[in-house]
Amino acid sequence: MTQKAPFFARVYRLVAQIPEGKVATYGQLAALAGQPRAARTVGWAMQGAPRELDLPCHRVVNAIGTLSPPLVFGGAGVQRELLENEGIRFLEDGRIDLGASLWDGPIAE
DNA sequence: GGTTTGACCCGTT
DNA sequence: CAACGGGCCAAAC
Repeated sequence: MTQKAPFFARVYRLVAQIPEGKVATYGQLAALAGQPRAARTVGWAMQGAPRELDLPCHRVVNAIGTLSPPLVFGGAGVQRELLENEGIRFLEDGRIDLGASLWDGPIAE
């Protein structure tokens, strides 16, 4: 496939493949993109992710299932509502139940 | 081509 | 338990 595509493009494509009711971690996306240690770069990709791509960045969470700074999504609780609306389970801690909602990864390509 | 940064991750203090 | 620091990687300046 488009292995020539820059790291960003891969991350964007992966994020775009995240189905509803599932979430992916930065480290997971980084690993799928070919750089298991590039979780930070994934976050950076999100930072520059254009809305035109319809990227469900709200489905991308950190390794423990906590959400990113709400400011990024336009307000506190916004990201959580989006996720809950898609069927994501939240724990009492305010974290996502990764055990039940973690994305299986790209089925095939 | 070196420096800075970032929506991270992990261990230690 | 909270705070701090270092490490990691890729893109932007």
